[in-house]
Amino acid sequence: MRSRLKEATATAILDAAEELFSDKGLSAAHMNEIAAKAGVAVGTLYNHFEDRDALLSALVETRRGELLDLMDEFLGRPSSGDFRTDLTALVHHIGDFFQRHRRFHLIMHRLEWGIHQGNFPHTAACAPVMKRELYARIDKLIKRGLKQKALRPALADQYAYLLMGMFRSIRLQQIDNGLDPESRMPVDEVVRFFMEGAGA
Amino acid sequence: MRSRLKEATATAILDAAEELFSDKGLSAAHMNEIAAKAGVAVGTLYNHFEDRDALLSALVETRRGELLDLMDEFLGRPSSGDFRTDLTALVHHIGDFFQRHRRFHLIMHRLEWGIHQGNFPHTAACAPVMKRELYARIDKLIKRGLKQKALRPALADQYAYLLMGMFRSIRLQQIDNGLDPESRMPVDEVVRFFMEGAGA
Amino acid sequence: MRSRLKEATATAILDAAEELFSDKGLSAAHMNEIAAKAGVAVGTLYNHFEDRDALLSALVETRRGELLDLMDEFLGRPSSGDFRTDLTALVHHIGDFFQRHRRFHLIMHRLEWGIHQGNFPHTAACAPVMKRELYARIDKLIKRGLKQKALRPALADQYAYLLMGMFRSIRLQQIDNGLDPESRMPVDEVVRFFMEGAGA
Amino acid sequence: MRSRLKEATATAILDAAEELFSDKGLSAAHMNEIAAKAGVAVGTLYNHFEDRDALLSALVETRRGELLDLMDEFLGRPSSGDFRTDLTALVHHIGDFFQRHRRFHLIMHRLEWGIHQGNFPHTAACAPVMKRELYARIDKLIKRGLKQKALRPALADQYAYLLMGMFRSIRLQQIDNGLDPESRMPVDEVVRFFMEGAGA
DNA sequence: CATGAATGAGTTTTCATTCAT
DNA sequence: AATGAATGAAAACTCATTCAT
Repeated sequence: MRSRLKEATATAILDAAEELFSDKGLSAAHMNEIAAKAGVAVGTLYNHFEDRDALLSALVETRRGELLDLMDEFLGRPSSGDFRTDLTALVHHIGDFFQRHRRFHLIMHRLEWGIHQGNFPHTAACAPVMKRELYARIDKLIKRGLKQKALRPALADQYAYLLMGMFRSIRLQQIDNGLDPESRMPVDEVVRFFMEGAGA
Repeated sequence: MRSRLKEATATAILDAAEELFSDKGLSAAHMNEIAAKAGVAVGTLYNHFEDRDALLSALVETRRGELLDLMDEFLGRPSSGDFRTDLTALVHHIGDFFQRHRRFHLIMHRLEWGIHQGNFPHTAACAPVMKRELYARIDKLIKRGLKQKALRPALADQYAYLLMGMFRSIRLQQIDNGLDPESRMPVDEVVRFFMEGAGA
Repeated sequence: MRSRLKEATATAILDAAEELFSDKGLSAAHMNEIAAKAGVAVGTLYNHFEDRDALLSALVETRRGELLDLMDEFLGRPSSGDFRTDLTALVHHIGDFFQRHRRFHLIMHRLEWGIHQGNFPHTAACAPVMKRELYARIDKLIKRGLKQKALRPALADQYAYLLMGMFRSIRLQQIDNGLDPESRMPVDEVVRFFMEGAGA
Repeated sequence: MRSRLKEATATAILDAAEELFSDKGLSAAHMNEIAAKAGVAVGTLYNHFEDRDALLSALVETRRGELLDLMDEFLGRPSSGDFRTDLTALVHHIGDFFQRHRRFHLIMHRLEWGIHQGNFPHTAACAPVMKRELYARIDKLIKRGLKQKALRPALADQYAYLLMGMFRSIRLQQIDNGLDPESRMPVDEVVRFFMEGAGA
């Protein structure tokens, strides 16, 4: 069927785009290279996506959907009753996702800092929405924790940011120290740090 | 004197560069705009800095020096004996610096993710060195904490990254929620989170 | 077919480049002008040639090939046995070639003096090779003449340079005195001058 | 006296200019470099010479004067009566001059080919005049030779060009083969080649 | 007069986008 | 739809020239 092939091409393009946007940086990932990596001609990119901005946008949208679905599925399930157990489960899910989609993690992170507004007006406009949706879901869990008195209210607004920031910090340290990129997030330690801090 | 004026021009250029590299992003800060903002002609930029890369490099180098000096000065002073007191003081210093040089904080953060190697080969080559120097200083304090058994050893390698990451997370949350950019870092809360976590 | 058109474009570019490099000089032939003369956009030049240097290089390489082929074809044929007859034939061939490719003659001559290394590093690196190949072929014939005792050995090393220089001198005199640019080389007189000198 | 110093500066500038115009090429000799080599500031160049074009022009004019004076002095003396003797003497004079002013020889040669009209309109306009004056003087001697039946009339118009071309060819061969740049012109051999050709 | 920092028009080069095949 | 050569606006960078000190 036609649409099968079309979809396969679109997927190949998105994969190539993810690889280059992540490895070379948002502004250094060129349409010709993406096309080459996807095994198609440049023109084909424009048959599938309005322009460079739309391509990045679609890429982010796709992964974002997967991540939000994942979290929704998790949050839809009944709570274990224990906040830390629930948090650990969520961190596991998110950690796994970012493990599988390391490149997307990087791209998302770059977008998060509102750079590249010149080159990607549409994506830049969408990014905050996506971010808010992500943090809103984490905040749902955080609110449960606050209600259960499992969390101090002091930095409540920041908890979601701090949690996501921890993923980034650890990934960064792994990259800097040349660790195997396959190395897993130390999920339980992350949760422990979040809940108990670094103090002995 | 001539050299007075020349230095003033260089400063004006660096300031303009910092503003644009931070506000528009590394790849969207154009030499013409930087020149215009600095109130000079493009050619003048090239009289002072080899090329775009060298300009960014010089900018980073300048601020880096201030930050490292600050930390060295602090680390050179005798410890209070109590790790948490020392940590609070250091966090205050760093927080103040990033408050004063918010734009540099942003630039540094972007460089940290090792992108832009295409556009800024020299800066990209220097960035890791700078980062290591920064983290090395924080690690000095962390090691003291470990020795004093004030810190758990579990994520010891990550502590410096986690601490710096917390600055970023909080800054990001402040930006996203449109808080007054002058709003201060909640230093004591940051230290408390680092030491005790979010748990009640 | 696509590649037909592409080749036609490349040829148009090379022709335009030859005209401008020759008429305006190596450093005053600008990419925009070459593109305009070739009837294409600037970008097209860069689709076909890496940069300005590569364009000049390709141009020289193309013509050089024709010239060397010509000489090889001639040298491959059996000698007439008489050196002067052979020399006359070669001079005819070379003279015809430089007549047809007067512009290339000029470009070659400029390159010969090893200037422009700043603007054309690659071409400058290639030029000596080309020159040597050209002179090597002439020297082949010269050696025959020496063996046949048809030539005095005194300036033997210089003969190839002197012969090529004569072409240049005559072309130059023709240009200076505003002679019809189509006017032919006085081949037989050139050979006579080379063999017998100007003496009565 | 003021004018002494001024003249010394002008000389230093002209020497620096000669060196760079010759070594780097007409279009790659930059005003800043010339100033640096002359040990003055750029502005000083413009106090002495209208612009870059005028500087080159003055340089050529200076050396040209020396060369023409030399030839005039020679031509003013009574002929030996024997053409070949006179020619040998002239070739000696010219060869010596080009030996002492090798750099000027190169510059003159580049100008001879009417390049760089874009960059040096005035010099380009002057060059032909100078050339004509030079060739006119050689032609004077040639005419004597013709009158004495010492020269064949066949290529008479070309003789001056051919003679000057021989200097260039030999210089070029010396450069290409890495000969000591101090190595002298083989004057007697040059004259013999001019009069008798290469034939045995 | 000498100085040298500043100027800005002029070049080379890049790369997202188009469109005829 | 897919192709890929052509396009040209937009950047980075150069360097002769000026002029305040």
